[in-house]
Amino acid sequence: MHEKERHRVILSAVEDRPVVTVIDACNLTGASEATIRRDIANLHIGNKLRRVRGGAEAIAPPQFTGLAGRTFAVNETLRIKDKQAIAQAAAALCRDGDSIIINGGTTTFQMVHPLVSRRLAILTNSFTLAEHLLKHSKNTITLSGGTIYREQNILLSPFENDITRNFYAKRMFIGAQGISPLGLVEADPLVIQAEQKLIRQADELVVLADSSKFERRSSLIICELSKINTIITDDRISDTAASMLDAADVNLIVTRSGENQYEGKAAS
Amino acid sequence: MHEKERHRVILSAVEDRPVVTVIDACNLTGASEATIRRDIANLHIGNKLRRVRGGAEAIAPPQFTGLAGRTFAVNETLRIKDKQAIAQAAAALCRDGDSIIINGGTTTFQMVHPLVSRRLAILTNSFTLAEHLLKHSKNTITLSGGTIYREQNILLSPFENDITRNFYAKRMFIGAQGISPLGLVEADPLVIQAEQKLIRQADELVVLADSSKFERRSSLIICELSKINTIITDDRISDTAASMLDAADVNLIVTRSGENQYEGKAAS
DNA sequence: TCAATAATAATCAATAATAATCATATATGC
DNA sequence: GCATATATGATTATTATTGATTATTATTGA
Repeated sequence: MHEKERHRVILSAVEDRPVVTVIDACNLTGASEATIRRDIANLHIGNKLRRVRGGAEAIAPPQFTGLAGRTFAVNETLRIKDKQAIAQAAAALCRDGDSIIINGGTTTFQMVHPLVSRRLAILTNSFTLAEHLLKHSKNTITLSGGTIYREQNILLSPFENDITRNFYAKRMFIGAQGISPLGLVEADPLVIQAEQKLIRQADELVVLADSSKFERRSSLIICELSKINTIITDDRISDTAASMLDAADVNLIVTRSGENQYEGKAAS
Repeated sequence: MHEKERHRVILSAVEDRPVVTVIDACNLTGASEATIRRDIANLHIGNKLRRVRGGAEAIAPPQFTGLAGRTFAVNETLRIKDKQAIAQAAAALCRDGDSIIINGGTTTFQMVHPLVSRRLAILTNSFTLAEHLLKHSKNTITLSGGTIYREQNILLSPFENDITRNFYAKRMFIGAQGISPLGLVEADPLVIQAEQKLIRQADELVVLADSSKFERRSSLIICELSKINTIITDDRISDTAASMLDAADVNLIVTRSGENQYEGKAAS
């Protein structure tokens, strides 16, 4: 087995298990201990894994992937004030006692803060969102069943007959990778599947999308613009984007931008 | 067990209860006191936990450590050593790669600690258990869908067609309120419904029940004794209870009781 | 306060893991 | 093809970790 092959085997094992011992890797690759040690040392230098006595472990321990204490990517944090304002406007649409669906995502996650003081029946596919509201609010939380995908932070079931089929909501709140004339677009097919299942279960579809989303293009269409009832965005939405929504008969709610924004800084 | 694995197990235990004694950690990991002390000292330096006389405690304030605000009743802590030993024996039945079902409950929850260093496909109806394993392990977690019942700490769906119907497991692990000649009994009808749905999906049914459960009587029967493949209990199980299980052709696994137990003290 | 007890620290031998060394095998360039 | 460079595996030496033992230090309860 070649060096690169061994490296791939070792890295794969490291993703899979808490720790991979030198002996484990020997068995997996058929190489000697000396070789595995050299491999691990090299991968360690290349920051592909962490070398520990006895073997190696993944560089990002599982406790940091995904949950409440999750790290937001830099481009996410830059837009956080916008997202908060948008999420707040979204939460303001709900009245205590309403049944709503919240699709997992960084923008929709911001809804948790206004929602902690509310009393709604909430269906979500986001483990993180459920966790947060369960701990900090008295909302009734229903989770769609399925396997927890750590990276996307959603629960996904490959089956049609799940709990979501029996939940009817007044509104569904969803984020998006982008909004194009063709509709709501998303990059991850896994996420799309989960979203489409939920969309059917709500009367109204409310999209939370900061103005940058109108420039983004992703390949996979979740649904047409005409299916969207309302889009909530910030006040830097372009006129062309606004008229596109107007043409598709989408109700538009515009929030005031927060101060100290990325775009504002770039313009100054 | 390697150093990193021990660290995981210790950190997992520290989040579960107010303090983890050195002896607890020894039982959980199989390491000596000296090693556990060194581990705790290292984790303390690394700010992963706080070292206290007798063991270690979580660094985070109690409102965040409590898994969904789990409160420890007195009778829970008294039996915890038994539960740990039983849960450990249960986890020892599994091999990496197995598909298992874990029904929510205080005894089955103790399985999380030995499971953090494993890699299984786990279906559960316990939000707390899923949360813990998601944070501390690399197991694949599937949650049954449904509304989260805070008190019972389980997800419950009133519908038949949910994700659980599509999950097949080698074994299902379940606790119980009590075990009588009529079968496994439970007090809460809500819980029964959730359990019965899961029981159908596994080849083998393994019951985790400390010896006090053989004296408890509850009104609602979950399933007959004959449906149970294995019961894991502690060594204070009475002869009558043992022969009852023997008559029902139930495989019995008896764990050694921990020292300084409630019953032992009462008897002296 | 003082003994009894439990917990920790210190020490050391046994063990396990790693590093260093070297011989051999494999690939690469000329 | 040959020489050189590189990678590998076996061997030995070194170092780190572990658990048992003993000594010391806290804690508890009379």
